[in-house]
Amino acid sequence: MGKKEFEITNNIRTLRFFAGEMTQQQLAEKTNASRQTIIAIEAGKYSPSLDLAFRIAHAFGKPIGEVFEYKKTEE
Amino acid sequence: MGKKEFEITNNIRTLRFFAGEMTQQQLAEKTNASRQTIIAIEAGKYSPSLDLAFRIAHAFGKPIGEVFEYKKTEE
DNA sequence: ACATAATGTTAAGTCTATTGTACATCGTGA
DNA sequence: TCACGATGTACAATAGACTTAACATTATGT
Repeated sequence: MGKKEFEITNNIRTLRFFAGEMTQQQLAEKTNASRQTIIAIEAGKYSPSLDLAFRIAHAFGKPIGEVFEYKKTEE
Repeated sequence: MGKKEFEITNNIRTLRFFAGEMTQQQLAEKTNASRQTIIAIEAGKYSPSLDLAFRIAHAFGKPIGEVFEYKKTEE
């Protein structure tokens, strides 16, 4: 039971930076999620529901595909 | 308490049609999900995980934003 | 009429995302 | 030094996604 062929990555950290150092706390409020959830997702501990993924993308004014990416695992 | 301001819609039915009448069963197999899950999502009973959403988009060869849309609820 | 394929429904159980709470660390400024 | 804001971790509890299994409906082909 091996590795998965695809993995989901995100650019939340970068996007927070370019959004004027938006805080995890602020992102949590904007997306109506808890701070712990934002931390876990940003760190890649698990991937969000589609609903939350859209709310996060919306908070940054970006299409969802620019915040989360689905690609073949390498290495 | 009240209606949600945004809702998630999907174009799965249309995409199955344009994919040569792809069956729900076939889509389930391609995405490694159960048939019931595909039915429920296509019918909008609940929204999928981001992971499954990506797998569905991948099955159609479309970007995720073309399969699922996030928009203001009207009416 | 009979069989079959596709779709839909329901129920019980499992797994994972999400939450609230609490505490710990680190860097900055007074 | 002390206080504070931002980040991170751990844990128990809840909610929702997902599964398997069983059965019902509809349309199509023979």
